[in-house]
Amino acid sequence: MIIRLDVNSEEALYIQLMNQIKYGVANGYLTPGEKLPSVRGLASELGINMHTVSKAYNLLKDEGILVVNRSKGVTVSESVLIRTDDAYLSVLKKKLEEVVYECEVNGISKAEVDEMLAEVYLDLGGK
Amino acid sequence: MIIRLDVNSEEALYIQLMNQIKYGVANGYLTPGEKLPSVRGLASELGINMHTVSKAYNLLKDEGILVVNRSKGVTVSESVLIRTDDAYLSVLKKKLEEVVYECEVNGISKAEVDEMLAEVYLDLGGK
Amino acid sequence: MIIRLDVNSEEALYIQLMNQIKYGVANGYLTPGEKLPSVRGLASELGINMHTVSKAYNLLKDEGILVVNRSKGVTVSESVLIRTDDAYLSVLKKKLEEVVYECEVNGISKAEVDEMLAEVYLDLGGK
Amino acid sequence: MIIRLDVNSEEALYIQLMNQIKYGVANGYLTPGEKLPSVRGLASELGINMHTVSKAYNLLKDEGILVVNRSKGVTVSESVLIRTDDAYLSVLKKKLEEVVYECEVNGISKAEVDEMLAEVYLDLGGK
DNA sequence: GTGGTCTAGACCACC
DNA sequence: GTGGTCTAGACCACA
Repeated sequence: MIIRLDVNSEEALYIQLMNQIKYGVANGYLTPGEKLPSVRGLASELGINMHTVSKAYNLLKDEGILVVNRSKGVTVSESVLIRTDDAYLSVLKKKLEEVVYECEVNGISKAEVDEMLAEVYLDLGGK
Repeated sequence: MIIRLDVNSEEALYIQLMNQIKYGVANGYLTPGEKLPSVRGLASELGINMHTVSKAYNLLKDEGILVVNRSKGVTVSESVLIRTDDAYLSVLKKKLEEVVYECEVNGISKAEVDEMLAEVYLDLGGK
Repeated sequence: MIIRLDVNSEEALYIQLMNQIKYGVANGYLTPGEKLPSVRGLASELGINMHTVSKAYNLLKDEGILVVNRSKGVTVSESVLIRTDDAYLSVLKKKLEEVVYECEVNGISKAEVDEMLAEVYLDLGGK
Repeated sequence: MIIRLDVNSEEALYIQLMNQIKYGVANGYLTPGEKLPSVRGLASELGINMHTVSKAYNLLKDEGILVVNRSKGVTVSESVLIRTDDAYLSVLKKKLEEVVYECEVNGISKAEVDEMLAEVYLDLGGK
């Protein structure tokens, strides 16, 4: 899986990295159980610091997406556990709300949001 | 127009302030040419620092939404056209993408996202 | 509130720090809303690195015990939210189980555990 | 005696192994003088590295629980007396303290902790 | 070789 | 002055 970071982005490197990995998991580029590069390996490959990679890996571990083992390395969680309980759904809804709110503030209509959403799913590969 | 800031929000105060003003302009609560409170006046009204208000006003001036005039104070631009350029749209799309990734990772289907989105707009209707 | 770290302990410094702060909150040495020393201030006071303090503060933020604000500093959460839902209770029970298991493994009887527990509450100040 | 290791546990494998053996000795599943499997045999049986078993055996030897003899292999010490010294008791007490702190922070009373503890021992009775 | 922890020191955004 | 992020480089425990 190819990972590209934009050092000029306003987004923190570890956030970008987290998103890329999430994207990979969502699209099947990374499969449950698959081993990821070592913290130091990926860091040197991306030309960034070990701690930055470590931070991203650990946050994804907290989110239940990765499994981190001190001596065996980092893998995609076998059970990228499907969290569809109501509490979690409401968290996601809140995130959606934030985006919608920002669209409203800028005069972007629901139709345009729908269109963007459709594009996102299209980019995602139609699945 | 009523402005509400959340000091505990992760969002910087000046960003919140900018959004509230943009929202007011986009929805007609603030009309072109309308005079806004002075930097000091608004700051004291909101209980925040003068610099924070000033920063928001100036950034909105840069965006062409406000006009700052030494003697006349701050007014809404006569020629506001809150419309987001493509660059900004892509920022929003990226935010949408993040939410979608998270849904995918957790096995939440596009249909469910559509439903959530509809609900968000429904809730918004009650404002 | 006095904080003492043991650099020779096997326990990581940031864990020790977290526990001391938790202890402070549990015993009223730190009250809801109270401001804590700045990341750098506490670090220099304790003679440790800024990042170590930052890590402890942030983990406590994740646990809902502290509130971290980029420009206003760190405070004890106003609502050190009482989490007594069943899901959370079962987490605590699991932690208790681990301790009990270790006692069993070493031939320490329930009576002795009860005694230790009583002592802990006694040390805590009887409240 | 059946030994079960959890490779995904945060606890190091050799620690888990030590605890299982101690548990066996403390509860009579392993009797003084009884011969244990060879390092290589147990390692292959458990599917773990030989070094890991060796480390556990040697640490238990240091604790006086096992006897390692070049020609006779590894046996349970004839004079085992699994009894924890005060230093170790204070380690356990510290662990108990941590759980208690967390309960306090979350408004869980001593009575509730006592109740949980009783439940833990009840669950344990079913082993 | 794997991740975890800690230090030292830099630059940034926000107020 | 506040915390956040990133880098560079060191030592440790575990397998």
